[in-house]
Amino acid sequence: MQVTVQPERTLSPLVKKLQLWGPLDDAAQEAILALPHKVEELLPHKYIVREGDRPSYSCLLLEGFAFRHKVLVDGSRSINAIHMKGDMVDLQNSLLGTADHSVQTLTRVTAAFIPREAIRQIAFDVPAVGMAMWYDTLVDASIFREWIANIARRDAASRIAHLLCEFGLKLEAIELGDRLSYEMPMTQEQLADATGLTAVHVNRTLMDLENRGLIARAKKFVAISDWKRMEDVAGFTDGYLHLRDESSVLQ
Amino acid sequence: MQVTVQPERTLSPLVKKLQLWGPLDDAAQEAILALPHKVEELLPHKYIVREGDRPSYSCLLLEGFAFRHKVLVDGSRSINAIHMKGDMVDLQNSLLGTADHSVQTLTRVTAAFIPREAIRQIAFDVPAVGMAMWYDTLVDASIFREWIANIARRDAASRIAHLLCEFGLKLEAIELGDRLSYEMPMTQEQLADATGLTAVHVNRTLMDLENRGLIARAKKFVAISDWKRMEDVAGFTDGYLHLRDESSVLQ
DNA sequence: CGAGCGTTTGATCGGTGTCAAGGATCGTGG
DNA sequence: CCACGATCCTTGACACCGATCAAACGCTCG
Repeated sequence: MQVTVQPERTLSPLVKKLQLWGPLDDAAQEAILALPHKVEELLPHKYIVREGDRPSYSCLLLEGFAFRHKVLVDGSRSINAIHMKGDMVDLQNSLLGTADHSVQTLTRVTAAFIPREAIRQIAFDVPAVGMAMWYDTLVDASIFREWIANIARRDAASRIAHLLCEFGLKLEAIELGDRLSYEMPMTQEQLADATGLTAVHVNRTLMDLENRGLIARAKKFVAISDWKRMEDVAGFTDGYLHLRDESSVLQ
Repeated sequence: MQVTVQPERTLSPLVKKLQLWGPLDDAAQEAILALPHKVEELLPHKYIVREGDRPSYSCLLLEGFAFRHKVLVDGSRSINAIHMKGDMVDLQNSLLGTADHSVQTLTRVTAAFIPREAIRQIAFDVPAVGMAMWYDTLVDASIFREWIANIARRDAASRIAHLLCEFGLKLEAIELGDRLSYEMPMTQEQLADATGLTAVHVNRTLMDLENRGLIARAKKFVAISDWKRMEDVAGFTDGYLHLRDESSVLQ
């Protein structure tokens, strides 16, 4: 893969994402936009990183959706994160060295590949950027913790409702949609692997949520009829996403 | 709380822990040891941080064990990590600002409290330390991902066997024990909250593992009879702990 | 020695998994 | 634009793992 420096605004989704956690001054923004990178289009279901790889590039999503997952020895799959525009989809793998999980596209994706050495450099040359990226990985970890609680302690209806609330809020945060109505890019089997259920039970649970008047569905589109009731069913509170956290180190 | 600078080797467990991820030169080590901090003794079951707090100190474990957990709206509890000597137990909470989960002692604990501003400063003044701390939080995230898979896709016996393998390996990594035989500081109820089970079922499962000749138990002590068989039952592979990862950014 | 916590055991229930098959939708190529 | 195959969704019957409820037991530490 060839790396080219593109002085345009290609990487602006990253600037926007990192600014969710706190303002960045012009110098910091310019430094991000100036990162060397190479843009690629990827088809659905394509692997970005495979478990065991030693990626030397980090992948930034510019368009489309992707997910992280592990495959266990018995062949079952566990999805542990869904990613969207502006997410550094394998910062974790590329800095850690050997990938402990795979990353795969969900839809058609446009992605920028940035050399990991460039990430490391900008992190320390421009501390504000380094802190924002560190913060970003800490928020990812916070979401992992919430998923552990979701899968460990909630029943099927709550788990799925929770995932739908989270997805809507994340879309809204990056100004890509409305928490109350959006296109959900996952199949029921993928939802199952993200919630520790089976595809059959996800199907029944979605129909149940629909029958109870909590959601409406049409093709891949989901509409949440009553956000408050949905939050109640999900046991959802948005603190773990750390959107608008007034007391972070970044403020 | 009063902060005092102690030029001794009190913080050496942190140096040792961070060196799991790669060597640190003398200057970096000295900088860590010189961090301002205050040492405290804590009784078992005492809260170090509560969800919703805005901690301005990070807590480093010098002795004893602690765990992180969330309490859901229905009152159920989800434990998402166990911590031991050398772990920065609430780096995540203190940098994020508002704690999204609680941290509690498991046993009697000796801990050093370090101001978060000092953490932030050392991270950028001494990039090697900053990178090691970032790396450390990435390994935590990797462990969270494995726990998601553990709870989502393994049965009760595998989940518990997996937790026992992980605990033993972590003890061994910090030279505090032997993976094959150690004192497990958790009650069966805590094990249940860490594996998404109930205390009753943990009890039955432990007895089952014992009857199958996989483990032996006496009081709080656990002995793993056959590591290889235990790994098989657990579906355990140690890659996600990133001990001896030859291709990280730190090497 | 007693209280409290943690462990063990039994009986029963229920949520979710499994297996199997049919139906809908989508993407692709003719 | 239609045909066709593949993927995804839906439905039913049944099985089973782990939850629940209840009670007794045994440490351990004041």
